Amino acid sequence: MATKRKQQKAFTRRIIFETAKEMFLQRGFISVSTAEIAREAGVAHGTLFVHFPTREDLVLDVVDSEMEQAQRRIDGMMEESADFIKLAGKYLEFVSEHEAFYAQLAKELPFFSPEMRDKIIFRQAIVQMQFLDIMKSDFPCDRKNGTRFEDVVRHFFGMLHYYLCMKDAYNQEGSTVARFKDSLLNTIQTLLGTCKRDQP
Amino acid sequence: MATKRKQQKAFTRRIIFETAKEMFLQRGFISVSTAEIAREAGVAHGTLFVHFPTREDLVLDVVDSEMEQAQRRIDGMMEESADFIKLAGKYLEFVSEHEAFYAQLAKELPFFSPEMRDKIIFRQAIVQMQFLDIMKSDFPCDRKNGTRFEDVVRHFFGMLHYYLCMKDAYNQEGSTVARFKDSLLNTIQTLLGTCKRDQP
DNA sequence: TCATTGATTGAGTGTATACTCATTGACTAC
DNA sequence: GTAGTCAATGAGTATACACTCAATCAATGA
Repeated sequence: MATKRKQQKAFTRRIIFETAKEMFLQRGFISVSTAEIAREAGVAHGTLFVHFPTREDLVLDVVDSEMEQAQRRIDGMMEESADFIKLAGKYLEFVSEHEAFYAQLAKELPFFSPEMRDKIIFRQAIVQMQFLDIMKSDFPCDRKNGTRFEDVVRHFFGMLHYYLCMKDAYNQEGSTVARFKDSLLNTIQTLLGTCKRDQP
Repeated sequence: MATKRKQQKAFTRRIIFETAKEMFLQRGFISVSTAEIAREAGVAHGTLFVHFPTREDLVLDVVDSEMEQAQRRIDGMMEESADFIKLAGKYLEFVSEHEAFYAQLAKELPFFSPEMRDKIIFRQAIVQMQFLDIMKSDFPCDRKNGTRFEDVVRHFFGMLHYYLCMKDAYNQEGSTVARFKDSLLNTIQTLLGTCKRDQP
């Protein structure tokens, strides 16, 4: 039963959550204080701790919800296209749409608690393995000389990480990832290009 | 004249500086407190502020001295070899020798004060331009299709940045940069390889 | 109707941090 | 020899932060 009390509680929790998320994406997970979040959300400082026992719990909730959403989208992309370059392009588009989140994550990952860091890195590793599999089936040969598939995948995610971290340095309007998307896809394609496909 | 007092003062300053440097490289520039540095150096907390008016000054001194040393070494490398791949190899060796410093710098750069960040990014930009020039003169043609020189340079420094940031994740003994050195050089060479040289 | 429940409050607690400054005493200069 | 200088000291200050808890009062249910 949805009593007025329970509704109100859920509502307050949601307001705190959404306010925190907004502020985290804007200013990072580290530099925003619980007092600021409470003030911005229009609730007492103590109220925040009724809904989220520790600051860490709040951060974890925001990060988790965003990453689950991402995973669902990525799984969808995987099913749609077996063409690796198309998949990579779609993935970059997705990241650029959520760039504020991923940029903060890339920058601040080393400062998260070990549990959270492991959780995020594990999720990322799964995506990388999925990409590797699709790449291998899309270009079903490994060359003797030249770049290995593993290096190409690492290059893709490594450069994505780099662009996200450098977002502030290239302090421009709009998405940095979108700006470098074509360049990155070209490079990937060039690296893969030296490997001839077995099937037409 | 080197009075006993001045000698003692210089000595104390040096001890604080070296202790701080050691601790910064081990644990990062952010998480080490002035009180810890003073304790470790065997001086009173207040003494630190006699020699370095603010914490920021101390950090800046350590970073600056390390980067000047780096610049001198890099200038040396430039004169020695006009072969781009050899130069890149030497540069990676240098970074891997000072990996603790560069890893902390890569991780914590976004959290430095704007002035410091600009200073470091500016220095890095100069090195990148030097690399670009050497690359262009070593491979003196720009291809119509495929990767541009700018992308290759960005790839080199981008991946280096990535490996430094991920050092903790690959939590192994020894240098992470050294571990990925050959893979990175191979990729670079592959990217450059699609461009035929004009001169033999 | 009214005792009970529980969401909300905000002043208060504890802790960590960078930085200050009156005091000390060994060194210097005359 | 001695007055003055100054590096060194460490208890003290100011601030920021996450987190607590007794008090409040509207909603609930008998």
